[in-house]
Amino acid sequence: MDDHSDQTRRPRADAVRNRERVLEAAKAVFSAGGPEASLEAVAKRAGVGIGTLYRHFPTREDLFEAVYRREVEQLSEFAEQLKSAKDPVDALRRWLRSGVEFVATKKGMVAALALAVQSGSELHAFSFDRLTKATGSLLDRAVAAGEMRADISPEDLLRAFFGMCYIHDQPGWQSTALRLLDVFVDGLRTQPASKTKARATRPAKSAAKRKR
Amino acid sequence: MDDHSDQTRRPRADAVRNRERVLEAAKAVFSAGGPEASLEAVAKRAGVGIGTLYRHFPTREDLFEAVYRREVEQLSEFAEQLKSAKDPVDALRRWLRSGVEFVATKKGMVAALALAVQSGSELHAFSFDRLTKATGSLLDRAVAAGEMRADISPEDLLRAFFGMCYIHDQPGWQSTALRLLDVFVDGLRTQPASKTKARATRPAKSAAKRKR
DNA sequence: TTGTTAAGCGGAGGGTGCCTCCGTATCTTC
DNA sequence: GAAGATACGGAGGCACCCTCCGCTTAACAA
Repeated sequence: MDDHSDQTRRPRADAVRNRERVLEAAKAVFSAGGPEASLEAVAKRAGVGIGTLYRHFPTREDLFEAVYRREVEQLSEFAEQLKSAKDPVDALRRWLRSGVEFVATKKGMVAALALAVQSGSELHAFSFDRLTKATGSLLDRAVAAGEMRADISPEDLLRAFFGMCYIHDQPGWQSTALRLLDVFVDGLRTQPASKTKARATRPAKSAAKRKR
Repeated sequence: MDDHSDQTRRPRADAVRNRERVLEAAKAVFSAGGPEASLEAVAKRAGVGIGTLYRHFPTREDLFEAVYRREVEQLSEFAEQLKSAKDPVDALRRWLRSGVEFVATKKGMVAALALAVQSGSELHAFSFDRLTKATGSLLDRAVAAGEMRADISPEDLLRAFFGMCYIHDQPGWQSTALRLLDVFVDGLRTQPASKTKARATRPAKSAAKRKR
């Protein structure tokens, strides 16, 4: 019934399922334990044998890359969803905020990504491209609506985003990053402020106390 | 003869020597093989037992940190030497260039540093502080001589430096970084250019073509 | 010098994780 | 239902991690 024109068999159902399970487990394990986490732990968590894991992902990097790709993809899809939101500025803001959360929950993975970015060029190119497009589509919408200045490229925005997430140590980094992003988004607006919607977090009044 | 007032013994000569050897070996091994390199390989190269290595540096991080500290220190000392050079602008330029070389030869270590910087705060603070001071002293001299603008902080300069070295993939990155640095130093000058000395690499004539 | 002793040395060995290999189990197709 | 392709699991060999302890050696005292 389900034709598969070329003479390749349909992939086995259990293989597909196991691959999925491994990815899911790897995401959890890497997030918690960083890139050094034991692959045997991944297999165990996925409920498959270590051999199965290795068949699907011959090297640690393969597995890692697959997990990473999917994460980036999901983040991009979220941007897609946000495009149907009413307020384009708010949509962009929420997209950036979700990015912070992404970085926050993937603590371990982020360190690994730093490595991946250094070495693997193709993967880096792919993800950067993908995220740039996602950011760009939201940014463009806000610009088209006349709500944001037009002289900032998606790349700039992304770089700014990464820069603001580059604190990664202090306990409060997350709220700091969110605040900085809010400020930044405010700075991108053409209209002074507070026209569309009040922000969730008030600008910290202790901001003047910054270390230097 | 050699008094050591408090009741601690003088450290044993062989301990000192071995510690030194391990550091030397670790520098080589880490540089070549990255942060994952086998500690047993380090011990072997140092010509000591694995136990000796672990006594001196109980964890991989301890060893790594020691190596890193020393490298930073050496780089700083080089800055110190450069302070006695005649041309302050040229001195700064050479310091930055040596930084590129540092990054280039320590390929493996650099990736490791990225990790170290993420996690260890004290080490990061130390090295950043140290490098900032070194950069600052050279920068100040050039500013005092009236050869450079005064509104750039050492931190800014360092950040710019790291940014330019952040390419790390393309085969030609090193020469690119050097060129960018030259341009940057030119930009820092108060006098148009070519007054003190011709640069080794000519400023790329396509510089006007910048993306934005 | 020589003796005493704290400090240092090396590497065996137990533990963990990596990855390969192959007999067995299961799915797809006919 | 049978045949054949495909996937599964985990034992096993290997490398590395790190600890532990008996032996060695340098520092100090006499």
